[in-house]
Amino acid sequence: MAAHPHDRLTIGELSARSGLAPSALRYYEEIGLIHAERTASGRRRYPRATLRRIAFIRAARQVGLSLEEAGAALAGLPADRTPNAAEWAGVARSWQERIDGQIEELRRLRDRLTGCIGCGCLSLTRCSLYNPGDTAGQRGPGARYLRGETP
Amino acid sequence: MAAHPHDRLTIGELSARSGLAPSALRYYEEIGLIHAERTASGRRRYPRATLRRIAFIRAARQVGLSLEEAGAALAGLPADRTPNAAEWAGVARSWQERIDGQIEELRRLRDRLTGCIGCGCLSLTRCSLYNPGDTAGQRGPGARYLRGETP
DNA sequence: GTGCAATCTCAAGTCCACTTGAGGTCAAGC
DNA sequence: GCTTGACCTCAAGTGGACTTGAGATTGCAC
Repeated sequence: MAAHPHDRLTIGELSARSGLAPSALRYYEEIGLIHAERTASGRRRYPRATLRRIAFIRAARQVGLSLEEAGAALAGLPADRTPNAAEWAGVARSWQERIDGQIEELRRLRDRLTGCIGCGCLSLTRCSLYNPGDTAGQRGPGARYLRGETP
Repeated sequence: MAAHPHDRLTIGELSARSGLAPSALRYYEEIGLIHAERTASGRRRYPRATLRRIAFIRAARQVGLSLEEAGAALAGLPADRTPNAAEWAGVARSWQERIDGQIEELRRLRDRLTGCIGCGCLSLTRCSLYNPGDTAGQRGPGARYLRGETP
């Protein structure tokens, strides 16, 4: 916290506050997930809103999105300023659907497992872990519009 | 379904029934996740129990485990026969904890997001998406013994 | 004004989970 | 007996998400 205005972060500060390595931040910039202004000498200065963006990306990764998908999901938010309530609400709502979907999927998985305990999983034909429909379910997790297809 | 006994699967059959490519199955074998007997001419023959193992591995990946972690979780099950009820119950129970943990984490994430909608996320200091404790939480998701530390 | 830590770029390396390709063998159907 | 397709091995390639390293500034602290 030295001599630059408090609304711009150095890469070191951003790294410390976001938990991502500077190299990761540069990488994110390279692939267009975040942006930085530059000082006269070429050093990165990040607007504070970048913190939010990164938090968002981390959350996205946690629910299983790739960086690219996270980027698409972020597309609804302005890169350099705090989003207004409407902007944020729109993005957050599709998030909730995504998350609810994930939770639902996990719940089903757990239930299948519970069923297996009940049956002792000794019957190959009955055990729902083998259910081929399962495999098919892999290919279309829903919550598509978080991935780019705006609702 | 040709001229071999119905309790052994060729790699093609296993691939078709598990949804994994033959190359993936060979890879899994290479890293010790599954095992195959060999015919006189060197072709793989999989015991039926392998289907269960693979279903398990797929499920593990779905809840965010690496293949290595999945292997550790599988260590409690016999590789070549149907597990008995006790073996299965033990493994499945730790699974449920893992899954419940995941669900819990997602639920927290969703709640944070909901909070953000409420606050409009206009306050940088209040928004819990920024919460650094968050970042810390990344480093120790609990459910450790699924990953090798037997309970 | 000297030193050191932070930063820069750019190329290359790493890890995971596989896939692809080349070149060869084997078994079943006609 | 010949073809065709399934299978084999082994080496190399791929894609995502970064990290590492070399070599060159730059800015602040003393």
